[in-house]
Amino acid sequence: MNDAPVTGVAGRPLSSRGAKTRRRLLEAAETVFADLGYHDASIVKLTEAAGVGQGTFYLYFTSKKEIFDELVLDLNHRVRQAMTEAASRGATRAEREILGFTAFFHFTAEHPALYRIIRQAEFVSPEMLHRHYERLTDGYVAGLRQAMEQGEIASGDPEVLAWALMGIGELVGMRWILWAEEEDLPHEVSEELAAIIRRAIGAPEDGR
Amino acid sequence: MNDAPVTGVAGRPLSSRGAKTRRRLLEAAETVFADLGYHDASIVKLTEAAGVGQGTFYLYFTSKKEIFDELVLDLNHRVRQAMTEAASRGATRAEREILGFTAFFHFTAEHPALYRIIRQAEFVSPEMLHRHYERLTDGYVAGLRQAMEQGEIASGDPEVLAWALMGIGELVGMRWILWAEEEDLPHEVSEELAAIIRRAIGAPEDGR
Amino acid sequence: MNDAPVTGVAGRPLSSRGAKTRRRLLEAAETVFADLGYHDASIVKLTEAAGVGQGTFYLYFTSKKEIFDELVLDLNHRVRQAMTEAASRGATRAEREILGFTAFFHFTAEHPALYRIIRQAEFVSPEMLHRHYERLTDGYVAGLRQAMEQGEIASGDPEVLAWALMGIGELVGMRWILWAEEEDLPHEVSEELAAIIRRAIGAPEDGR
Amino acid sequence: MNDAPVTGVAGRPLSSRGAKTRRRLLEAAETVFADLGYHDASIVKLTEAAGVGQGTFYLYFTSKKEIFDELVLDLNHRVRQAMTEAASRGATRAEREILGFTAFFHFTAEHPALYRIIRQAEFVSPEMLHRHYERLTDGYVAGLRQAMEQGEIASGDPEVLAWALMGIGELVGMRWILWAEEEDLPHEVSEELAAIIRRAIGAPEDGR
DNA sequence: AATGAATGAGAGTTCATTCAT
DNA sequence: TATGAATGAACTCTCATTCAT
Repeated sequence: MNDAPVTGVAGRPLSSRGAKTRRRLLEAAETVFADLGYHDASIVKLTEAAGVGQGTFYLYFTSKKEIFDELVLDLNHRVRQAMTEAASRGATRAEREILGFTAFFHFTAEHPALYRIIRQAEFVSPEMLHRHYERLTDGYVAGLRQAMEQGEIASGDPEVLAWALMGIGELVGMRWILWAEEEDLPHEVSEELAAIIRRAIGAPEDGR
Repeated sequence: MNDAPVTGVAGRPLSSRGAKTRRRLLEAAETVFADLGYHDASIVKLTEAAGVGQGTFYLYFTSKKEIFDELVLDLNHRVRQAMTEAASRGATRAEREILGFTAFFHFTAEHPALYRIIRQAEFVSPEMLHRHYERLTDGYVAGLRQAMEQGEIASGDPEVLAWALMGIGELVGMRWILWAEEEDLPHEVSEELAAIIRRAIGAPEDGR
Repeated sequence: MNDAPVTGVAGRPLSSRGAKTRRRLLEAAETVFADLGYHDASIVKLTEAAGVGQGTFYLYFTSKKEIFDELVLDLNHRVRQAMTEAASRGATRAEREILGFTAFFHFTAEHPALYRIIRQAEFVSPEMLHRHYERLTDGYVAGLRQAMEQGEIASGDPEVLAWALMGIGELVGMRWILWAEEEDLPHEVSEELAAIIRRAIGAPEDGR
Repeated sequence: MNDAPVTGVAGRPLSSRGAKTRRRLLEAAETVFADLGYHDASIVKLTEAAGVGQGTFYLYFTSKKEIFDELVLDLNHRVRQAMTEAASRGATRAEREILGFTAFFHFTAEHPALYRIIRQAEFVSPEMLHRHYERLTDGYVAGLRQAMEQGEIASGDPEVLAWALMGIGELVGMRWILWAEEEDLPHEVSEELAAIIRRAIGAPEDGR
């Protein structure tokens, strides 16, 4: 799930049994936080969903907020991985952006928790929200800057462009995936969106 | 604040003193919800901020959620008004979009509550969240469709474009206004953004 | 309703308009207390039922408990009056008891509030509960003692007998009038009951 | 206390420690409800009397009303048991009735809560009130019917007789036990009452 | 005489967290 | 490692009562 070395509270190293329990809690948290929201997701519900006792929770996390933070980190890690992987299959830089974008939608369709958790983070854990968005833009920025330098896309401040792209992804995904409860973006929307993005970044029309 | 006829609970009409108290509660709610978030904003804190007794709250709102909904409605009303007003000063349709956009940033800079409240609505009041975004896009869609028909911007599905624009506004605003606590978008960002949007909608470069 | 001189708070004498308002409050109280119970009957509900403003209540009663007490007194007065009146039409003493008893059922059928209010008085106003039962038994005791002295009924302690009779009236009335929501005791029950009472007091079978 | 299998909320089975806590709460409830009345008996007072924390209450009962209902059931169970047991020692049926009756007074003298709780149930929990009285009469009715069939007491509708007897027990007990705070019915009252009841049911004078 | 806006104490209930087992 | 009983602070909401109009 996450390749950082996981530990129990107070940095206590984990037995394999312990690691499994921790992972079950984190998986349960993804579902429960996404379905109920942070505040309505009580520790009891969390532990029930994970099939462990209440007290067990505090063997792996020091607080409710901690597991939330962990979850944000985890989802962030996974979505970026999915995006980089997809992007790596693109020939041109502009194409890579589109592929990364598409991967983002695929991911959020499979993990609606990403949206729902991020949108709560504003008040639950602002510092994690910042980290999440920053890490996400950092990935974009690097790619965009190179593309600009190579003249593949319109030149400008890559950071502003990165945030603009992220915004598009967030709201279009929310509208057509989360609300419509679709498995993925409808084909026409996807096409339309690709055109918009290509224009926004200033890539040639056929640069797919 | 809102031109709908306001009433107390059970549709009871309001005396002028009552109307004033109600307005004070609503104003306090804007600040308190924005600063603390829905869940940490207790009724006690709300009423303290408004300078009234706890019980007074329930003379005007039936529940904590009700005042939240009211606030969403109210902010939605005001931001749309600000946008339409600004847009009406534009000569071409493309220019109007840009002006509306700029007004959006001005408004959110003055009312950070808009962002902060909307981003909580996902779990607090999903139905109000939908209404908010739909009303906002409806405004965009109408303008964009006309601009498309007149050939002023690239043709396509105006709804997708509208959501894309809203997403850009939301995330760029969050990054440069909310986080930076600036009074408005920095000039360079604003310039950069205008360029991106002009490209995204397919307006001529000088079509300002 | 009650022939004691009625006053507002602090013994202030009442104008005819005031007396009318007071009476409307007392009438509303009978219904509201009986339907909702003392604790769920708020002053707002009381005044709404009476068609007056909230504040008006405190012009006539110093507290919620006071109007309750007043109501107990009033009902007690009326039920005793109904019983004495009916009893006065009996030829023998034993017959009078039966007639008084019957009147009691008639009254409670028309004023279910009597039961419902009395049964709450235990905790709301124990002192009024005592007064109510004592006044009621006093009436019985006097009649029973005379009947005993004249050898019309079995001799014994009239007080015990009086309480026994009241108990019968209370529970039989509760069962067949209040719960069944009948207008009066069903005929068979009434017959059966008369037989039981005649035996209990030791009156001759045909001593109707 | 009650031989039904007791559980925590949601039917969760109870550990022995849990069962003990639950019992302590029920015992505290008997005292507190009887002394203060349902409405003045707050959860805080209840749990303080039981020597547990507030939150603990909700581990065993879902609401204040639930523990009240449980208590009514429990007291009903115990009073009926005490009555049947006592009655079983009687030789004739009429004698059994008298013995059951006496047991009833003994019980209420030791558990004044029975009266005080029952008399509140009218508004707190009407359904439990009905159950209580019905179960109590059912016991009487069976015994009375048999006695009638065997010609030991006057024949008639056993149900009406049962309610009449219950009424006598309730009010006489209230008057001489609850109000006088005696340990039991004074001897003279007891004698007098036995005579009244024997007459009421139509048993031979010497049928003791 | 009549009003109803305002109040705050106190109600029932929830839940993150602790700890003895 | 795992458990779940226990806790109490904090929550939302109600209502008898006051008082300026």
